Amino acid sequence: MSTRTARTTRRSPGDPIPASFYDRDTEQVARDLLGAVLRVDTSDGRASGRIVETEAYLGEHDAACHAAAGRTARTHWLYGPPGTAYVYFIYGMYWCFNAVTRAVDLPSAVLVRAIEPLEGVELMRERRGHPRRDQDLTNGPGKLCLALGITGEMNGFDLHDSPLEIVHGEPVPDDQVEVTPRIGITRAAAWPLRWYVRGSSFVSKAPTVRRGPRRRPQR
DNA sequence: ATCCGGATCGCCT
DNA sequence: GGCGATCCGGATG
Repeated sequence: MSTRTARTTRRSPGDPIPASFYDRDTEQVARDLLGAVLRVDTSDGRASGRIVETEAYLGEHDAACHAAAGRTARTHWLYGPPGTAYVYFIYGMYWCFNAVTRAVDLPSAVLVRAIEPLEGVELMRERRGHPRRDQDLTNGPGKLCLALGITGEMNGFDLHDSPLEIVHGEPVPDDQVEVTPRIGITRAAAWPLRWYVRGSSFVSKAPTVRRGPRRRPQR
């Protein structure tokens, strides 16, 4: 079956998520991006992963959001149209990837903090320097950008029509979704704006689970 | 399991 | 001039 003929299918796995998806409340977008697939094509090949952890950043009145500093050279694409990539440089050495939400001039975004590797796993291993476990390939915002090959050159890319896309995946039901405060910030640190897939071994900071004496994995 | 320092630099104050 | 929406390795308990 050709993948390009299914015009009538509303949401086929692998099809880019449309801009209208991002033009909603940022919290809802962050929640609904769980299960979607972040996919990057470079000259080295394709790499992709299932989104398992996100955070919402809510515009100029959110002290933790870069937009709190207003419109600057850095935040340019954060003010862009919904469904735009906002990629920024942090700590002198890492890139972080966001999907811009809401309409133009409402500078909000969803930070993707972790994915579960799908396509191009070997490519990701090479880019990440062959960590011991594949769980450490993409369990953090800087790590997943390294693994996928996301850099500042992709800042401003169109997420539904570019080498950097988010496509439909398998939706995650409510009973598998956890909400907590955001990680690694000092301002507005208590707001519950982080979403992740419960039980996923690919999240950046799994809850501290009490570990009993030797036991086989449950379920 | 948790805490800490070092690396490294663009951007805002 | 100082500080991050981070990561990693090493020390500590």
